[in-house]
Amino acid sequence: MELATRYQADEHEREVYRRWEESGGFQPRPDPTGADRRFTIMIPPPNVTGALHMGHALNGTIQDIVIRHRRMCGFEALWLPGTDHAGIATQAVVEKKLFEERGQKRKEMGREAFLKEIWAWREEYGSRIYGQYRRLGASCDWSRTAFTMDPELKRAVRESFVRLWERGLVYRGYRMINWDCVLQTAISDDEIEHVARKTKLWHLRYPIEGSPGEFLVVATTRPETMLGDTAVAVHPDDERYRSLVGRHCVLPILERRIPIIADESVEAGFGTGAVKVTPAHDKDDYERGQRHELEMINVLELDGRINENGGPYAGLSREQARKEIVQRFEELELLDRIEDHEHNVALSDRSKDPVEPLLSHQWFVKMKPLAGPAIKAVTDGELTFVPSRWSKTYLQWLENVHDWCISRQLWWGHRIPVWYDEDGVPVASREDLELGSPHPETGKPIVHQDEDVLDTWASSWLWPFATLGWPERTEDLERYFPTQFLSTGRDIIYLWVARMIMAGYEFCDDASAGGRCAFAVCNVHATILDAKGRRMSKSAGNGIDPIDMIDEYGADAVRYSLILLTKEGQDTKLAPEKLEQGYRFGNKVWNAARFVLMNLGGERSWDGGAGEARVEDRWIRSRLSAVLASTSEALEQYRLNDAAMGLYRFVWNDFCDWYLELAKPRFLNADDPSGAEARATLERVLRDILAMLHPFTPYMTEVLWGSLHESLGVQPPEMLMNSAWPDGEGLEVDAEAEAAMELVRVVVGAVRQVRHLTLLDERSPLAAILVVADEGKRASLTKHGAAVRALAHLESYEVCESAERPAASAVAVAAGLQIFVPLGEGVDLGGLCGQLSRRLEKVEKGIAGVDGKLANERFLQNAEPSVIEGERERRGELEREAEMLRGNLAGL
RNA sequence: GGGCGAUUAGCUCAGUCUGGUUAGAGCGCCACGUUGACAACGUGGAGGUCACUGGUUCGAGUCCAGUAUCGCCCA
Repeated sequence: MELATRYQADEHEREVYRRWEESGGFQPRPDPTGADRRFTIMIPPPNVTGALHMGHALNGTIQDIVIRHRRMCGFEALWLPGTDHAGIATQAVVEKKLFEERGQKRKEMGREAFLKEIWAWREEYGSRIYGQYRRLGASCDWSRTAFTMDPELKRAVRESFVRLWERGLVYRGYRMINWDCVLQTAISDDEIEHVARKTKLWHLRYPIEGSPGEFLVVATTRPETMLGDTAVAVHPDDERYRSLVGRHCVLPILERRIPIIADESVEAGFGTGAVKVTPAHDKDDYERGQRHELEMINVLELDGRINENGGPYAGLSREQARKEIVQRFEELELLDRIEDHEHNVALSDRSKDPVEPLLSHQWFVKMKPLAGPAIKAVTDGELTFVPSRWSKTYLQWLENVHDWCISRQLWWGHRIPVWYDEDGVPVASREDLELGSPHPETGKPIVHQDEDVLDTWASSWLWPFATLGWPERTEDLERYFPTQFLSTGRDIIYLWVARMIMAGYEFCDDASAGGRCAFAVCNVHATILDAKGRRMSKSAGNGIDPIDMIDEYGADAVRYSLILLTKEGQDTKLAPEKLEQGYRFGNKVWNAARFVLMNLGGERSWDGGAGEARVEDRWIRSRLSAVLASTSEALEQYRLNDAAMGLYRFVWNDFCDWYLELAKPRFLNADDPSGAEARATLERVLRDILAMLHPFTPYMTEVLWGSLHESLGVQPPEMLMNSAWPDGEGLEVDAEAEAAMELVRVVVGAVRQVRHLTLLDERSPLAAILVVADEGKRASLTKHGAAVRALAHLESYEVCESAERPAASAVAVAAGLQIFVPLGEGVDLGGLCGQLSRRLEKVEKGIAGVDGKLANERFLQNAEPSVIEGERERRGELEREAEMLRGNLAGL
């Protein structure tokens, strides 16, 4: 097959993906070594409403690299894909769509009709993201695809809830929760974000009862909540207000009589030191209210408008009520002053609307008992984070965790499996309870099921085992749980990672012999920012669509670029043109392979009859041996960037820049006996390069794997995806060959430099005389003269122990040797002199540095002997080089 | 208020765990070059007081303390 001069990703990707899938390689296969090693990754299920963004692309690439590598290493490898129903987000999207398209509102439609619409929508869009993962090259086992609302997972969610109920870990409580007025549901503490806002601090005068003309001034950031005030609090030690404690204020506008109380929790230094107390709308005030038995007056409707308790302001929005109340205070001359103030406002993650603390009946999970094992998992080393610093974040949250509000006032999600009798006594049940049937505990008739659904995370925390069939003790659960690797972004360490670990310990006590820690390693990947360092977001419009990038550069290029850009967990700024690096590299690999394929000769006549290896053959095998070892180690330790960088350098700087160039002349003459060994080496190195690169750039390497075998005239036994990771057989580190090649590279570089500095072109025939004092180096350079001649384009080449510089010749100094290049008269040596001077300057600086050390008594006393010896040697080398430079500068 | 991360070439980043060559890469820049793998390429070159201050050490980009700036998280 003729290969194009450039790699055209779009000509290959779909076909290759189809063949992978047909090969069955995405499904786990038994470990061929018989060791029965397994490796499982559960995909962080993307939102079913979602489309692939750069974070998915990076994380998908990471997971695919890891799973492909382990698969090639022989592990029974499973990467299980799926999506999350994402309660709030999905419901919001569909609600919006229905309203825009048909003007229909959810509550008018009714629960059943609305859910039908969501399911229809999910059927239409729910698998879009799978197609996008396929474009990326993800080798997921699509036969096991899961969705958090599948019947199996539904069952798991119900089982988990009932178990928590039975263990007394879930309860219904009337407590202060975070209310999202836009989405009209409770949300958990972990779903709010604090944003610093510049706002005002309003100082309001509350008239003191029985003292006309006297006021207590309270400072507040939320004047509208005064409608629900039931006290004013001061610190008990605050001298300013001591005499007022026990008396009353008259709440303006509403004329409500409220007590002045003393409470330790008041910060005397904030505002005036007197605070209004609104127990129904503030967490701290709620607690103060409890302590002082204050009345709780709720002044908000669920949509955020003022309710009938707000008297004249009933029906107004929070913002409007604030405006009018402040205005009213001003009219009453009760507005003391307004200060600028910056403070954190709690916003809902989803709606970005300010969250209202609200007293409400909700379901909660007791988290403290669940946190214990999850903490222990990390302190005992059963779970490790990569990078390790994230374990601190994880532990801090777990150590301070509070109960988890899991009920949501939504329709899309897992309905809470709780039924109530006519007295409102709840019971959780694995099976649906018929209305009218007797309550299992009270015997009274069941009258309704809880209307609410569970927080989405109350299903996703079961993901690592529910997707494998839990609570059934299935074969999959036995085989693939616990999992080995979880990769995710830092934003869901609390929401998801910690909860999955908790769930594993809580629910898998009888599920698997392999342990209960849901995954052994949690990899926290980089955040991809835009070119200016801002988070990519839909609303800001600064995102880069990975599918567009795949269309433009190919999936392999996108994958490789992302890994080159993201050193473990370190955020990166991305611009589209940065994806060129991966593209260029792919093109380089492609063309190197083209060269190899062109020269393999169509049959393996050279195999077995290989002649003696040349130094470059031994060298590239030695380098291959090293890069194979370091790549394997890096992949085992999830240092993907190190692995990718190492392969990049090996392929480009060793294989292409030097080995291929040295191989070329060996193919010029068909009778050249060294050609066979070159072919054997090229094939071996290319084969291993393709295999090592395969996890990173799976498409192109698969195509080239096919072409390689085609040009060898054989069928590949397996697709590359299903082939073995290189075993390094027959490869060893060859220090002698590496040293010899290093000399060759230095000399070639020196001659090239002479050409450029004397403005000669690269091909004009030159002669070179190498003056090498060291006997070993002299022997080496004599022996490998052919390599130097070829790459430096030398016509003649002479190595000697000492020689005078011939007249009209250029000179280069490197690695303790001098290279004379006779140039003939009239060549401008100015550039060369400049270079030699600059170099001399550097070398002299180096000598001064070494001399400083060697003259230092304390250095000689304290430093390692080997270090001192090293410095002495270096001193000698630098001095010799300096002498050569000085001598030649004088001569020029 | 607490925690974490970053600060190295014009730009984007490695290198810091484990202190010791003349501090590296990609992009960009300058010069030369289309040689049968690749011009999305090759070859050569220019370009850095490693944020700042102090300390430890014979020796600090690297370790310690502090400061500044930027970013993220928690309360």
